[in-house]
Amino acid sequence: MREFMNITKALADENRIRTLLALRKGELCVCQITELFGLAPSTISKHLSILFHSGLVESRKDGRWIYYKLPGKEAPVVVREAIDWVEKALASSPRVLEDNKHLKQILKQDPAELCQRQCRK
Amino acid sequence: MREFMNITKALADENRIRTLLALRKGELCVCQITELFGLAPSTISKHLSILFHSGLVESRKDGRWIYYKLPGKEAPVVVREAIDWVEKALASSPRVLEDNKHLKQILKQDPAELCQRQCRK
DNA sequence: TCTTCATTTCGCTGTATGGCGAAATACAGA
DNA sequence: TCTGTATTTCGCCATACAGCGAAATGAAGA
Repeated sequence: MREFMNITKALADENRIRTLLALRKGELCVCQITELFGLAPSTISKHLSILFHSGLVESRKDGRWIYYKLPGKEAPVVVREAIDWVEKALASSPRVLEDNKHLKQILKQDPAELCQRQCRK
Repeated sequence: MREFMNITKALADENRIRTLLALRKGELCVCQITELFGLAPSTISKHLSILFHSGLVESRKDGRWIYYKLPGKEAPVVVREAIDWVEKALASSPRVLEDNKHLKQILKQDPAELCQRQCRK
């Protein structure tokens, strides 16, 4: 029950839902998500922490960068179904399509440059 | 998106999740749910209002009583899938099994008497 | 080692939300 | 119409949480 409520609470924020949907295209580092939503890095980090502790995302460290991604097939059924549910409900939502477009632009850029721009802000 | 977030926010409270699961057995009036959880009637009413506005429950008025129930097959897919997801995840959770037992005892009682006891508190 | 920099943690603020009791509402029966 | 009662609405309080900036952490490269 506790774990399930962690999942529902993690899903109860629009930016976290948008994050899950953005990760469908593949793993992203924190600065790319920060750029996508225009929020402070610390805010994004906290959201990712909540998603992580609920099991809705996994992370991978690569040098100074930390990449987040959707969990693989080894994830609990309840998690897989939650993600499928979100995806099915919102894949064609205007907001999400907009995010997809924006994300494509972001992925064209060099992540290193992107991060440096974040820091300068 | 807005509507979907209404659903996820409605699911992000343990008592509302327990309410959905209690309603699997059939419709319940407010005083029965109040008895089940031991919360104030006004609190239960607010929870039911949130569930109702997200589409996760329907209501039916019968005289002085208002019965709430899970939506039928005409409900949006996203709602049906949400309820199925919750059910599948928690059907065998200790807390829910306990609620089922408690609910059985409550259903044996006359609703009218039950409500009167609520009011006396 | 020292610096740089991506990310996280911490402390704070404003807003949202769950809980209650009291008052308002709506309906049934006298 | 008047009373009793099931439910909702309102006002309040305490807690939870999203957001930020500043400081801390940890890894890469000089």
